[in-house]
Amino acid sequence: MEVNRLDALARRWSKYPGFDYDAGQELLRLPHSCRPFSKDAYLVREGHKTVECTLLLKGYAFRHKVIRNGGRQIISIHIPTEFVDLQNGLLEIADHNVQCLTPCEVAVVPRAALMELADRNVGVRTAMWIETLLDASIFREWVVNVGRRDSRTRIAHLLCELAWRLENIGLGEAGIFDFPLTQEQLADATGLTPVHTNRTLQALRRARLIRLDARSLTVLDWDGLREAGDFDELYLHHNGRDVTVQSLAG
Amino acid sequence: MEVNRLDALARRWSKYPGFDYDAGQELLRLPHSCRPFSKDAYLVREGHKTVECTLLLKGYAFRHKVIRNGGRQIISIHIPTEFVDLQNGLLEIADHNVQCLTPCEVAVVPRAALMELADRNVGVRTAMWIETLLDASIFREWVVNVGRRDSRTRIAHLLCELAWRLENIGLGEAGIFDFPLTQEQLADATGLTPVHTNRTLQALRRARLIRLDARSLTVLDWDGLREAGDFDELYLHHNGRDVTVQSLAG
DNA sequence: CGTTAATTTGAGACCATTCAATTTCGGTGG
DNA sequence: CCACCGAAATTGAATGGTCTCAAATTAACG
Repeated sequence: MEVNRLDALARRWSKYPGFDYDAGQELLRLPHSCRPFSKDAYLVREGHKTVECTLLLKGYAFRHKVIRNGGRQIISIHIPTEFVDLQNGLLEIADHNVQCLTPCEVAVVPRAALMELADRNVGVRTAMWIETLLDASIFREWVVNVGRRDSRTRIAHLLCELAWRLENIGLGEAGIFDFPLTQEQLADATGLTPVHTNRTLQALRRARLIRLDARSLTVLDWDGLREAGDFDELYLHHNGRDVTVQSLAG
Repeated sequence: MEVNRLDALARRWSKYPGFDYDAGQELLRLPHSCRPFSKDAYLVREGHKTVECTLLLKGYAFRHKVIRNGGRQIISIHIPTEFVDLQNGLLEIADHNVQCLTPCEVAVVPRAALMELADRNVGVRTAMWIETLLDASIFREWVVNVGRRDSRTRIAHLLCELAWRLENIGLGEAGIFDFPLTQEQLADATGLTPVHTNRTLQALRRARLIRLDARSLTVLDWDGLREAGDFDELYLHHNGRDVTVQSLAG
């Protein structure tokens, strides 16, 4: 029997308030097609209209904009079971790009079907709303990160966030994580140059906070890295098990 | 007869898809109390639980976080008829502060009542959803702004955004806008120091792009300022009259 | 095993910061 | 209305974190 690939999302959302068995079943009934994308492939293109919503099933993706002088700023990193473009549900024109960081598998859901379900089912709707708010919260923290922290803190913070989120969805054990970002991409995510990123990473390695090689990140000293990165996971709104949100009864 | 202060919001939202007469009437029926807040007063405090949603009726507010070393990063500026904490509708603990930039008047709406209405009325719900997405879009642009642009471009961009948004809600005529940010606050919004912000502003003045004095900003050369700020309003998802969003029909 | 991408190293330049002092502005009380 | 005060804006000079440019080394991949 074939597995419904939306199952992973249904399981993750099952902890959200109001997301009951029925919501899960409805979600699984969504029309969708699973597709592979190669590394560097675009999932969303700035300026384009979008008619589909893309759920990341396998692999990493990143969100970015390119500015006039050719510089690129990465705005967020996305990991499996995350929608990379929930905002396309309503906004007409994409205001940024989303690109695969690794080879990916995604489930593509027609926008209209997803919106219709959200309209009909409060559990699904609430889950989508929460996801949007969490995305926004991460954007806010990134503004702070690139705006006010020095290079060492900035990079340590980004590593903390990624490690924490990967841990949270069960990817990564014993402090070891897939880390497919090149140093150039890490630089674009932190607003630094590749050269300085390289030197800063070396400092973090010398301090025995991390190991980072061959697309794999090992957090050697979690407390030390938290400290170095000025990391407080409040903004992720998770207590380690569940999302910490208002109950619907309110 | 007393005016319902939610009217301004109803009028602004009336252009959103699905926000019909009924939605407007429902919105006006929301329980709420109007209150003045003095300059610098906190509307939201990081770490606090929130049970109310705050709509800005008069005055400006700003969103910010304080980092370990005492530095502050301003994450967004808010102007009248904007909810400053729509995210508190669902997230339990505030992950940042919101503070009045000027003396303000706000309408405070109980969280539960707002959520209940959103649940019941698709027009209101869609409007809230759109507002959340627009907020997120602005956060993304700010990541880019502080992450990858030099000081001149950064400041020019922020001025463009504010002028554009003020123009859009009918505040500001002939390129003249209330601009209550001190140079220190402007520095915290752009990730620069006050001293460098001062020098950069002087450069923009010398280039005859703006006049900025006595809490008032005059845009002398709109095209020049756009150019200097690498400003493209796509991310604001407005065509000048309406929000550019997907129609609900799909 | 060759070829390209990614990482690393070095040195010099520059943008923005820091620190400190001065001037201007806005508000308040005499 | 003017004197006074604190906050905000401005200026100067020196420092420093990060960038730029360029080259060398290592890793990834067909």
